[in-house]
Amino acid sequence: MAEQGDEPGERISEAEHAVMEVLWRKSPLTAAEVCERVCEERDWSLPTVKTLLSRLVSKQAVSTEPDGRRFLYSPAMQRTDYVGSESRRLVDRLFGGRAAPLLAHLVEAEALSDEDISEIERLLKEIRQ
Amino acid sequence: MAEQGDEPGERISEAEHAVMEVLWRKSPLTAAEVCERVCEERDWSLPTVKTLLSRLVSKQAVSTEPDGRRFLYSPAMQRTDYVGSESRRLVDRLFGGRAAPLLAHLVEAEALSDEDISEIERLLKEIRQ
DNA sequence: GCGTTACGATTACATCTGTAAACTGAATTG
DNA sequence: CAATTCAGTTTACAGATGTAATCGTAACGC
Repeated sequence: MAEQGDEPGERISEAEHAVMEVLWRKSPLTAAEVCERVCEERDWSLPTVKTLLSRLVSKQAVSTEPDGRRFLYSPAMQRTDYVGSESRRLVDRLFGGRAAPLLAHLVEAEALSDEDISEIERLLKEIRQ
Repeated sequence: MAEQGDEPGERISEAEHAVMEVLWRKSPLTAAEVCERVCEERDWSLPTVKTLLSRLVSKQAVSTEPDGRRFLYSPAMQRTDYVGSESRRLVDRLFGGRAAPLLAHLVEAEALSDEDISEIERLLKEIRQ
């Protein structure tokens, strides 16, 4: 049998990520339905979405299920995992793998709203219990 | 006069970022000195470093100062700004622009050490006061 | 049944990135 | 002064990405 697909674990590009977000929000969807939900915002055409979907299938980040003559697409990876690995990459690259400096940076950059701060304190208290 | 340089504000790639880190740590440096500090780790050759440096100069992320027949390179942007914009990009892309969910995620993923947690609490207390 | 749709698959093509090698001109060395 | 060396500049080239157009084919309308 021919290996048609690429290896899993390849990086998901930013455009591909936009498609993933749509599928994480609701799935399964047809290509046309995905387009309905991003094409306008990103100024894409349907062919673009189809290309991105097939690349995602290649990367095994999206799975397909036949539905008559077309496919229904669903995420094949969890958003949590994606978010986790992306966050980790950033923290590793910019903050030596430590999350505290990231926070420190956000604080210094005043990138945290009061609401954020309260919520973070609450979170910490929770795990501190 | 011919515009030889590109516009500023273009994105810095990951390889370019590794060069920036070297220059943020110490500058000005010659191309060879930059290579001494990253080539082994990244398994690069000197030509690679030269290419990256000239791309960074193009992007106006690095500035040069002649020193005899060669150049001394220095960062033309602050690390804080770079870190800030990259962090913001991630937070925008993955957490709807809110920093708290990022923290929540790190907490849930148990990506925070006890030390991190203490430090974050201290930071929060500090800005809270 | 046959032309038209509606899909996915294949191909396209310009940029950006990673990674260098080749070229050029100035400086240094013998 | 000629040969070598050293630095920057130019060119290269494959793979990833953004963004489609085109092709082939199966279903559907008439």
